[in-house]
Amino acid sequence: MSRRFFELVLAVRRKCQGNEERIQRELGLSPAEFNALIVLGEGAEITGCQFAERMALSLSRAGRVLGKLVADGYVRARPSDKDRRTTLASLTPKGRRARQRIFEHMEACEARICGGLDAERLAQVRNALELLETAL
Amino acid sequence: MSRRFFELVLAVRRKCQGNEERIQRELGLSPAEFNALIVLGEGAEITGCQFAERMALSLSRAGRVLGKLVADGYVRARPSDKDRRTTLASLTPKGRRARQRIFEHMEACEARICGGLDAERLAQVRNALELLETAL
DNA sequence: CGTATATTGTTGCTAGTAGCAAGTAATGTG
DNA sequence: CACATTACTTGCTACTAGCAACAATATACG
Repeated sequence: MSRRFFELVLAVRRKCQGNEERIQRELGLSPAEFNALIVLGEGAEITGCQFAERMALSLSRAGRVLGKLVADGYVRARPSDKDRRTTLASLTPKGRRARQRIFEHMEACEARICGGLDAERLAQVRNALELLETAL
Repeated sequence: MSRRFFELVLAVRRKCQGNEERIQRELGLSPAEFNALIVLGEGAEITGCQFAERMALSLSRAGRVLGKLVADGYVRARPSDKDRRTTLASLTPKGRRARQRIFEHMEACEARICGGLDAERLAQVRNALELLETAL
């Protein structure tokens, strides 16, 4: 199954790569920053460590990605009051708009990927992804 | 759904990253080469273009990955007889052994990921992945 | 209280990833 | 035979990513 999952990830990349790169260029985002905007939730603040963990990145790399996003105005960062080692990051309005744009892209991708599935099969797929998500 | 898929890919990475890196180090493979061994099928020969397409990479990048694998003895490449522009690549015995090793890793990952699912749910997930694969 | 330890994050460094543009060689087309 | 196309290759640049070393804060413990 995991092999099937691997193939699936590649297939999705093949289908969506063009669309994704277009939006990245449009927003001036690198691939990592693109992903980061998704991982940074809508409004809640997140620490560097949490961000690194969610992105499955080393702390150093995560810090640099965040730094770039702050420099570009997508993210606001401030030191925590409780623990002055940590910085709390959250999306700026510009960041939220970009995130919205990304989700539109994802829906377009989904339409392209799932176009060949009838309603019943589509429901099965949705259900299965939900199952996997909870299993993790 | 696509967002769920995105989260899923990250979650799988979090679960399997360590295992994957261990095997890459063991075999002296970079991440791209690791993926390439999966994409290069068991015995069949494949052209550079086909390889690039399957890996969802540009031709130039794909060529370099293949070149490295040839240099390291995982892949054998020869010019095609029919079209002397194309090179045909296939796994060497060393490459096949490494590929086998990678699939063992993938099964370990699968066990870790799907450990929390009962037989019925697992079947649903397998079925859904198959559906998605055919839809692509 | 004070020292050892752990956590959070930053910076320099190096290796790996990846597309673009320009070039080459072989093939197909009119 | 000229021209376009295809299948690469190479040089270049930017991005990705972990490691090691460092700094600052927080926590545990004698």
